[in-house]
Amino acid sequence: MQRLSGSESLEAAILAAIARAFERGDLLGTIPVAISLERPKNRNHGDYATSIALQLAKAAGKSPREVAELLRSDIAELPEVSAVDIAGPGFINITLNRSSQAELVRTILSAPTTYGTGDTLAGISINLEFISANPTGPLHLGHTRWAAVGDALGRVLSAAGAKVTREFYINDRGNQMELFGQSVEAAALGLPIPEDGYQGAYIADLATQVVKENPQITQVEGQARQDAFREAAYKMQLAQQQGVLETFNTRFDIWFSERSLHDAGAVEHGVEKLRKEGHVFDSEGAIWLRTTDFGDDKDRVITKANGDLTYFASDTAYYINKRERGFEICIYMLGADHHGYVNRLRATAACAGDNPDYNVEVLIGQLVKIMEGGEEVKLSKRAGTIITLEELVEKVGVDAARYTLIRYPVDTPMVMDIDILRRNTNENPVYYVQYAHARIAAVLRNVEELAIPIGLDHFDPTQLSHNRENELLGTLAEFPRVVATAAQLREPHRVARYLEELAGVYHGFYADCRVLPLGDESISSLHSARANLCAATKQVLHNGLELLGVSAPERM
RNA sequence: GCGCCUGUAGCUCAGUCGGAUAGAGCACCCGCCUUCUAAGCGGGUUGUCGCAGGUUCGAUUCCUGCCAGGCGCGCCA
Repeated sequence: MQRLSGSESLEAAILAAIARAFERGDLLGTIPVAISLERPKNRNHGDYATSIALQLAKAAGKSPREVAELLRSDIAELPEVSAVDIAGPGFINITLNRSSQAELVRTILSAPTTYGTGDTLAGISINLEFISANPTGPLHLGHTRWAAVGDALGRVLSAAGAKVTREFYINDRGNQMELFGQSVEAAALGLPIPEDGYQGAYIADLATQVVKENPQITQVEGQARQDAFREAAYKMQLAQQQGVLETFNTRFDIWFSERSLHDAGAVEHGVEKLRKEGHVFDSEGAIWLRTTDFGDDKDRVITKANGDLTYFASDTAYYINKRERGFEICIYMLGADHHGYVNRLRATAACAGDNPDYNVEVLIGQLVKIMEGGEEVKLSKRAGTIITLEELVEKVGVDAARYTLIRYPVDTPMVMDIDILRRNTNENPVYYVQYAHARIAAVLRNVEELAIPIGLDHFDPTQLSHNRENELLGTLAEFPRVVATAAQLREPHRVARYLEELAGVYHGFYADCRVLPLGDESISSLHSARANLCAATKQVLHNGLELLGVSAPERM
């Protein structure tokens, strides 16, 4: 029998027991492929509980308690199980043998950095696109949520075994780029900024810098000068975005230029492909994609009557390009203000012959409100109250900013309170988690100083029998499942919530279970066992924080 | 008007496939550091899970309608 390192093997064992009951003819209906195994809130309900008997009862024509009874002995025979109880209407409550549960420490410490990773998404090639801002200004709060969540999701998906490519699509083409170039040029020459141009103070800074680095630029004339300003400012602005994201711990594998897409003829190629699939038509002088074939509320123009390509044309070509680069799943992370694109994106995929329910995933993030001094900061370009990613980091630090943005599901509109994030208190959950890590680090430093034997050669699992130890082990065991679920549902906030729980459980353990010897007490195997348990907990906290891109400090 | 998201404790919010007494932090009250980091722990108080129906052994969870709030519905980018 496989050693139980978490709930997953227990689930497999119960499924096997169910399969045997079906073979015997004791159960009828369809054999479940998965069962829900939960950690009961009530400790009297054992370490794990399942309601599978209630679900199987009807098809079997038996009462739920009878079904539970059928499975009971098979489960009880597992070496890691110490008790199986049938409770209430037919819940099966499972209590684990404590010392075999403590073997988990061995599992964690023998493969420290891989504990938590899995293979539920193994072999799947995923393109994860997020932020994708115009290179015409600094990244602001609207991009920040995705910078944190997208990066964390990338890490979580990778941990689940997926092959993830993180991609930033640079909208370096089109009208906005022209306006940007004109604005910088105007600022440099002391001319009025064009209407609809970019007004922010950063434009003047860019202008100054462009001139400084290209002193001869003002001597150029006409369109060539405007182009030169645009290109120079573009490079600087992009580099600025890249630099900020770097300090924000958000990394991309590919910075994909929209221009390069056009230069490579990808748009024509995309249109050609869609035409072959039979969804392109001409009307009123324009070229259209019949997205209404697949649930969009109106057809979309690819090429305008004047011959220009629409933004949608680029999007479509980009999607096809991604798929041709071999990505099985294309994930788009968009702000709520772009949710109107979901249908057309899905329709585009369908027009290209793909399955919109599989090949495309669009995650919509609700907007972030920001509070400072007890008041909502209204974000307005005109009023100059845009908060940039850079400013947010200056105010609260990378860890607090990332953690706060990640710990909420993205479909929840969230409120960030700058004042709270500046406080080093419990109101700021990132510190709660980091503190647990730092606290363990301190304990382990003392362990080393006192020369308490630690490591797997000095680990006796039978020493760990305290309720707090049991609870901690049970929580550690959940980690792989949490990561797998977070990846499956594309919800990295689950990792954060789990870490908060783990930190809380550890603090409880710490309060009740002394790790170091007291006074002149001699060093025992209990001290070693607990020190190892601490090391395992520290490792899981570390792995979890790593998935969020948040630091795990040794001291605080 | 149509579409997406949200509505859970005084506040900010968790709670995938329906499960046992709906949770956490903050706030409020009471305890715990002359031995491991008190950024901590323990205890107490707090709910028409927006409203109304439906599905069933069981609904905060699924379905329908309604109410309230946010966002979006270009040959813009």
